[in-house]
Amino acid sequence: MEQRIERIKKQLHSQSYKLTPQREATVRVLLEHEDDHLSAEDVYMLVKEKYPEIGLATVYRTLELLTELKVVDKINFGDGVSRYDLRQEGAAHFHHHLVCIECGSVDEIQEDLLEDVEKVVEDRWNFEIKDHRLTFHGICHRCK
Amino acid sequence: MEQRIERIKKQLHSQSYKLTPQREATVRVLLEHEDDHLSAEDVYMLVKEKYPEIGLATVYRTLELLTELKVVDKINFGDGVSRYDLRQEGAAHFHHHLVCIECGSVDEIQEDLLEDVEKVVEDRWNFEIKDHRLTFHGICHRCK
DNA sequence: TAAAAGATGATAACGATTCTCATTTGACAC
DNA sequence: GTGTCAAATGAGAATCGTTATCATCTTTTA
Repeated sequence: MEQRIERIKKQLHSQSYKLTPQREATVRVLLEHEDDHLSAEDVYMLVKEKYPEIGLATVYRTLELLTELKVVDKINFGDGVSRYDLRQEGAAHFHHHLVCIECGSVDEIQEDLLEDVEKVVEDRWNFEIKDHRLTFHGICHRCK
Repeated sequence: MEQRIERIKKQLHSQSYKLTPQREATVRVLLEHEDDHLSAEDVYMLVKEKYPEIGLATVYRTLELLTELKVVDKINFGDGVSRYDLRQEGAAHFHHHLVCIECGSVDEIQEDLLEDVEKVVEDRWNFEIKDHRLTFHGICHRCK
């Protein structure tokens, strides 16, 4: 945990941003909820517990900054709010999601799975892939 | 075109909805811009040309209705607006998108490509897939 | 023709996000 | 240390896409 914060701190400094207490508190919340898919409001509520003076705008600004630095990914499951998902350190590709239409749960798939598909797309459509988003909607193992 | 409208009309009737002039004008706009990915506002502007009295709320209601009937798909490329995409008639699966990070263009891939991946997900994660969304972000053939 | 149900248009309300701006903080020069 | 200046913050206003409300209009049914 501390090491990851240290690395994120360095990453910020390398672009001449500072790891302010507010930003650190926000990053800690994200690290502590790595498996969840928190909305900005969720993050705000959780950060407030350890840093009550923080403002909602600062949380938004921090999440935007972390997205820019590719520390988190901003994702959208079509429910009207953006969610923020910590990137796996060193992950070449963005992971995929399984959204259950029964219970609303969101599970992650860390495996790539798309290598072959990407090769086809790059070749056949002459499209240089930089990132991808893959989400499956269906019924999760718990609801079956 | 007329045949497709006729089929959509039947589909509406089968659920006891009517194809009002406003709805028909909206469907026509969607058919005429099949390759685009229009936002509700885009559709509103275009429908107004052929039916100036129409209200924005009606357009939203119609798009919602068409989404429910699976005539269109509501998609989101992360730019803060929902876009509406006509389904290919009889398509078993939702098509994929190539979003260019240079020029913003959106191209479509009608091929499935995910058959193998879906089999893996269904088996390994015990997840019953009902639908999927796959979007690649990168540089399109025109911008390379 | 009357009554009921369905659809519409105008506009108000809403919720998520961004913007504005006065204030505070932190890094660096002296 | 002290002063300076850019960066960051917090509060709340503003914005923007979307949804809800409600009176009016249309269509269907009796």
